Amino acid sequence: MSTVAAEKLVVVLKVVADPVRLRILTLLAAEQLCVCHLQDALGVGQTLASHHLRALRNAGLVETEPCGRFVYYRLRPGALDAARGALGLLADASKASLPKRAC
Amino acid sequence: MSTVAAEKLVVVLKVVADPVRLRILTLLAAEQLCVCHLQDALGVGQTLASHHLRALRNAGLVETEPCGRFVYYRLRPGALDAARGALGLLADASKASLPKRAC
DNA sequence: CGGGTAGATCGACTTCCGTCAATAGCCTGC
DNA sequence: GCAGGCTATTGACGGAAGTCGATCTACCCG
Repeated sequence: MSTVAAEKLVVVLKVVADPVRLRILTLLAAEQLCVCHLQDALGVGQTLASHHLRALRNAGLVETEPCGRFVYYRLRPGALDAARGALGLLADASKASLPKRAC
Repeated sequence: MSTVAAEKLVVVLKVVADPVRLRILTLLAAEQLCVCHLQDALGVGQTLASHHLRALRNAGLVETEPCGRFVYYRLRPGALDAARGALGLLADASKASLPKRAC
């Protein structure tokens, strides 16, 4: 894994590692929603929802589509593939029996 | 996904979302190592390596095996399965075409 | 008993999170 | 068309949490 790829992976993981943002992603996995839906479903204020959505946008995890006065959010296809692959490698390695390096 | 499971998932993701800790996990995916190896490979101080290893231990991602004066670390089997599964669901959903909820 | 390794604790520093206030864009009623 | 209301975004501030380094203790070995 190259260094730049690892840094990008850390950015993605850092953004996902938050209860509110993880919940947003879960909701967006079922249907496209606009901010008013999200702030209602999450029980948070409008500005807070917007802040979390901005973090998700900056990380490239979601994309937006303006629709009149509203803005719809949806998951960006393939944005989580690298993270899934990296965790998969580690998860598989955890089940193998590995040698110890001598001290 | 239950609430408690989501909280655990966030804890795991938060711990993984760090350059040093991710590097530790990557190294441990190849072979079991003790702290002296890690602090050498990572280029960090002994206390810092110990701090990050403690975070990994508290999250249940690694387990230890004392070996005389040294302590070997290895990945805990299955500890990342939940995280991989959750990211996999989101990654798959991102590639489907989803309906918009009306405002 | 000394030498070296791992872990714990304390404190300074930075970063992140959530709220408040202000702004910009769009739609509806008059 | 324009005023007014609603939606979404942005910037700034205070507080909480994480990060890192120095120091000290516990442990095992020769």
